[in-house]
Amino acid sequence: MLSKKTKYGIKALTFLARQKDNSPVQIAEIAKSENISIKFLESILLLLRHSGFLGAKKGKGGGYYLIKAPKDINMAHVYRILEGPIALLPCASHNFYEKCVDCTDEATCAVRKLMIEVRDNTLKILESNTLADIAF
Amino acid sequence: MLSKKTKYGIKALTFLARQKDNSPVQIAEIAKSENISIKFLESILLLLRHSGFLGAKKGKGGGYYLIKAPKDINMAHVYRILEGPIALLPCASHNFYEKCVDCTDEATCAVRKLMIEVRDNTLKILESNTLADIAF
DNA sequence: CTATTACCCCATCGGAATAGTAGATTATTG
DNA sequence: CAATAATCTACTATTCCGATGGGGTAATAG
Repeated sequence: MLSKKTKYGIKALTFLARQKDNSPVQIAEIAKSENISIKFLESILLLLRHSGFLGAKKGKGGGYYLIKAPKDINMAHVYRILEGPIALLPCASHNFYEKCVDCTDEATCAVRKLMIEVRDNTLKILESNTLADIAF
Repeated sequence: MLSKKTKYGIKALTFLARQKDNSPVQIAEIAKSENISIKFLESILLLLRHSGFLGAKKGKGGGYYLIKAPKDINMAHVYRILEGPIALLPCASHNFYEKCVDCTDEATCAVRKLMIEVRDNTLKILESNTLADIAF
């Protein structure tokens, strides 16, 4: 299941992508429109800024804005930042690989085999979608 | 991320599928071979029995055994029993549908749109795999 | 019948992660 | 400077997962 963090994060990105111009939007405005707790959203936007998706402007007339064009924002990238691994098992992950402690032989592990197949496919979907694809 | 419950459940099913004959296998034997806590595995096997995947025989020489042939055990079905919804969001689920409380309009929700696409694809993968496919 | 073996149910429990909260600080604009 | 809005630190409540332990019950061998 997707965490609310990821869900809210994508919603916020979508909201920003749907703005007419790219001028800063305040946290409170996004939070109100998407029904998200302001403080929780705050931490998510901060993460997205540190990850290079958003820019922020402090003070009057400040807020958050997209740094790149929606069509250049890859959803697999967003997903990895917000949610973490795309794979459902650490041993089936590319970017977050970790060996299972209970597993004696990865080569014959049926669960891993299945989850790699799922992962490859999910990744393909996420990579083929940009923020522009899902926002409009 | 896949819960250990699901992981262990699939591993146990695989172990049973790989048996030469279909005679009962003791919990302890499966647990030892797959490095799973006996008590935890016990509850999982019980669930799988109640869900119609396994049969159990009590007393000396007892244990668990597959009721259906591995090729007739659908992994999407197994997944739903052990893990729950295949979709990453309740609002994108067929069998476990639930409306998001924060969502004002499902039709324009970008997250939902993306997650439905992911779901459809994951489902296709899981449905096209049987226990026989992943065990051998 | 009786001992043995193994399934079955219930209650609990620590730890990690999630979701959200509070308050102080820093930077910008006018 | 004064108002505004992002930033940072720290904290808390809740939920869930994985696991454990005890005790009971049913089936089988001999």
